[in-house]
Amino acid sequence: MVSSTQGRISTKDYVYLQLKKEIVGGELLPEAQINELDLSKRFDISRTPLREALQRLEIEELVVRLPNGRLKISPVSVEDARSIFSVRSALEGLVTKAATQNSNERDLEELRLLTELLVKAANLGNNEDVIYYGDQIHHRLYDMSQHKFAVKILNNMNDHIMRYRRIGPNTSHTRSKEAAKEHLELYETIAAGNAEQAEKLMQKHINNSLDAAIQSIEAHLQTQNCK
Amino acid sequence: MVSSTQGRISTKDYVYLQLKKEIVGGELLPEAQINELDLSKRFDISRTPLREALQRLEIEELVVRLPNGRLKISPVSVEDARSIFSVRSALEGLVTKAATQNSNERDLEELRLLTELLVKAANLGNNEDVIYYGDQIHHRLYDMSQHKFAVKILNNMNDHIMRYRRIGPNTSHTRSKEAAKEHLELYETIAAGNAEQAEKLMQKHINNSLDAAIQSIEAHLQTQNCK
DNA sequence: TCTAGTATAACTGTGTACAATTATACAATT
DNA sequence: AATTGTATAATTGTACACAGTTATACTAGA
Repeated sequence: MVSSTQGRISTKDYVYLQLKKEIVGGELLPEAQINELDLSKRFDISRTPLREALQRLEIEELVVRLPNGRLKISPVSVEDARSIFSVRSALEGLVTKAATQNSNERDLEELRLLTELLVKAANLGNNEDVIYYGDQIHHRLYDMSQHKFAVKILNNMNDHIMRYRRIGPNTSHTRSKEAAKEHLELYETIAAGNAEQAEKLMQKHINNSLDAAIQSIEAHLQTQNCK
Repeated sequence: MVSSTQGRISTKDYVYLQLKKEIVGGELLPEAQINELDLSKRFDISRTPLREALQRLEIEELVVRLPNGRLKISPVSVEDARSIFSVRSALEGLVTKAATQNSNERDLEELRLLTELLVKAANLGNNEDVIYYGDQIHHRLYDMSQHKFAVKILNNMNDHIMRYRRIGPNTSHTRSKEAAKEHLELYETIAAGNAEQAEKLMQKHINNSLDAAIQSIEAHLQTQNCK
């Protein structure tokens, strides 16, 4: 392993991103024990940068420290999900309001296109694409809002929420159709420049997706108990 | 330096808390360069736990990493303040709404007492006490809300906001009187169980304190430019 | 005096070693 | 069989060393 400060990504950051991907992707399951030595061997690095990567995951609550100093992948719970969705709802509302106020024609055209693609995907029953274009739209709104701190928090909340999607069984009964309808109405409200209304619609849109997360979490906890 | 996992606080955490106190307290000023070796000598520890403390401060944006890998105390800006206050406003609203919904008689009695003390302090012109009891009230609402994630974020936002207070000149023209009036109205609304209204009042309350922060920041930036 | 180039120093990123703590396995006792 | 005590192993927390990179100071040339 060589070091470098410019250009190349640091070992610590690479390992952080990789581990986050595995946690969010559901490969590393909740409650799984973490062993620093094993992990450092796996990545072929020393414990020093590994520990820094783990600490970041701990601060972001994807990993928790036990009283004895050991780490494990954070457990999931319905209470946490409610708390996370509440934060996300509030901040997505904030961001959407600001994005609406800041929007220019170019932004609106991009949103229009993405919304159109999302609606088409929903009509075709292509749930993967609905999620993809949904994320694209949210990220466009993040950029437009220029709310640096809110966006940073939202990205973290979204990691947790993505994990909820992945740990549960692949229930295909997503709510693509409703989501598409909500996004269409949202776009029209943003394009009309109605910031307050856009904020409310976004909050509702987020709250409507909480149930799916709860179901996924409960299904996961169920399978864990049966083991 | 001895290590211990239980009971005693870890070196890393101690240094993290100490540095945070100095940054938030305005002793370590924005833009100040950080030297790992010097700091490790000052605390009489090795660079390893120091770096972990610094990394946490970096994630919390109290410290920023330059392209060359060096660290400095985060600069302050009006734009950041606006972004932080937006987040705080949204989440304090969320938390206040939940606290109102969850409140029991004991909670309300505590809030009533704290509000009374705050109002008295404001009438006496004791600005320090107004800030103290204000923080107490906010933290009671945090506890009542049971919104783990929102509270964690709020604590971080409050660190930044506290710093804005400290870096500027000690302008005594605080808005204690208005703040007291707002808190009184807020308490009555919470006690009446009107969660939606309490949310709105809290959001306004936070937004009303933004101006003072901006003035403090601009005063600080002014003094820095003159040097 | 200014610029370019170079040697040196300072600093960060990472690997390794060791100390302190916690967990585990096993024997002895009831 | 259950429990307690003890030796051992595993694991984390911290210090330290070194490599690679960036900054600095100094010299030479125009």
